[in-house]
Amino acid sequence: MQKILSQTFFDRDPVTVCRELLGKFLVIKKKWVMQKYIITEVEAYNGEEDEACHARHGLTKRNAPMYSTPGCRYVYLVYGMYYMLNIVTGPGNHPSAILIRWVRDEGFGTRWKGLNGPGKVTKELWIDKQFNGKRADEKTGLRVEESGIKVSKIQTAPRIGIDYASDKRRNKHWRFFIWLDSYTDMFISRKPKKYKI
DNA sequence: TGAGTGATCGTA
DNA sequence: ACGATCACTCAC
Repeated sequence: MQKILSQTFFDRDPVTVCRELLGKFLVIKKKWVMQKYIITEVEAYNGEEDEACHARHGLTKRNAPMYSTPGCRYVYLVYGMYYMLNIVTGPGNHPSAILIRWVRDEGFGTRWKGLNGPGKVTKELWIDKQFNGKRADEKTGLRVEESGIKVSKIQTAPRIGIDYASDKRRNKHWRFFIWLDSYTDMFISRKPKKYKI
């Protein structure tokens, strides 16, 4: 059974959507195969009033997707090298998005693959600017699906890489993540050794 | 801990 | 038109 999450799902504030996005499938077509990944870490960027958000100076060419339809992709290049994958949220045209910071490879046994990082996600998924502003569709195959995975222990922490924002915004726990136990395949609160907070 | 990398944005 | 900056990663 596959249920693709609709625009309605994303048409809410990003903090709410973050919590529900954990444990869902991120699905993308690689070559001729549909690859599934479990979303394990995300961050919320919430409106012009959020000094950490790209929308903090209003509408620009780069952040335009954030002002468009919830559910579409916001992909940009950072440090000249790494693409960041975001999913636009709401409510309505309120400029907000969720950064996909880490995923787990569903078809890769029970082993963790290296360290975390959003630049590695886009490299693994072959995401680049061609996805920017696009909605989930059959052509690219990039979409989010219901997984049936029950997530009970969601961890939170301050967002990463936003030192330019004020203390008030920096300290907000708008990073959400889950860990998966290597042996039981259950989402747990204990952190693997390699995981850096 | 610091170099690499280039598009983007604010300022002018 | 220019220069600083950047939602990062990897090697040292």
